[in-house]
Amino acid sequence: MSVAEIGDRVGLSSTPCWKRIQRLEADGVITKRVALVDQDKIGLGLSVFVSIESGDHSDAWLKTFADAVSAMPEVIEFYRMAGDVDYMLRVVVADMRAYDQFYKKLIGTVPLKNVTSRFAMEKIKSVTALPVPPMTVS
Amino acid sequence: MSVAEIGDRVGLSSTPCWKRIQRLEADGVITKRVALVDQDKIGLGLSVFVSIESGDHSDAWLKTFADAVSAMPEVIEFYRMAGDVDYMLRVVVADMRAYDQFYKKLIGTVPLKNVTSRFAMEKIKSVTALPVPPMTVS
DNA sequence: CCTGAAATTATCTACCA
DNA sequence: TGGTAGATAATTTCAGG
Repeated sequence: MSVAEIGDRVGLSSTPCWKRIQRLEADGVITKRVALVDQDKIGLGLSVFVSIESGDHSDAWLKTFADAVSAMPEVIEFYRMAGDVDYMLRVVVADMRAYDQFYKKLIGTVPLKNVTSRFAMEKIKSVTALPVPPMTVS
Repeated sequence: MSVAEIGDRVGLSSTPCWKRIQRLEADGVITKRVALVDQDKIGLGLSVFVSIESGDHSDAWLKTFADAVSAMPEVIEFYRMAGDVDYMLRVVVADMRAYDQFYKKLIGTVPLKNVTSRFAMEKIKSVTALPVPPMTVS
């Protein structure tokens, strides 16, 4: 959508609309512009949720672990969790064989107490749009 | 990045490069172009992974459940899983209060056998880039 | 399928209310 | 903050190998 078109929708001409977008980018609200791709159509049809219990909770261990896992391109998301699970990953790979390779790489990197892999059979919904509340006109 | 710049990187002038991108869009490989936004900066700092066991496994139940959950904007991802967990959600909300409202909405929609919420304390990595293997020159 | 150039459309800058 | 208008740079179409 062009800036002019966005401007129309919010009732603004293109210059002030463009300036607002520039500010959102300068402030880091907008982090990047990307093209979204169909996972299946590029042969990366397997999504896996991985729950990890660490055992070791030292700062040094965490740094090693965080750096190693972050560097793995198959890891799309990586969170430190509250509760019974310490870390949670969302991993995207081509198939089970590729996942097994990833899994061996993962458990070979640092010692882990427990790793549970849960496999997605069907993607029912997947969006990037965040639930922004509708603007209230003042 | 401009089409001309992409063309430079792959050793192509802008016209064929543009045509290839058009074809990727026509074929549905590229599904959309979006701007990515910093969750925390727009006040949606809480990510929750929700594991669901359904109990009921009929087609009718699934359709009702899938439609209802898909319609909830807080649900960013929604998968049908293999194994002990039947469904897995990734939910984004402002805070615990907002999550509680979402949770009540979720369990009030259809009967569910078990719902487990796991809360993210720290986002260590979150990308949209898929692990595309590097091109091999033929 | 590619190059190169022309036509169109968008972004971005300068300046004013 | 918002607006108009013009400069710049992108995308998209076209002619031709």
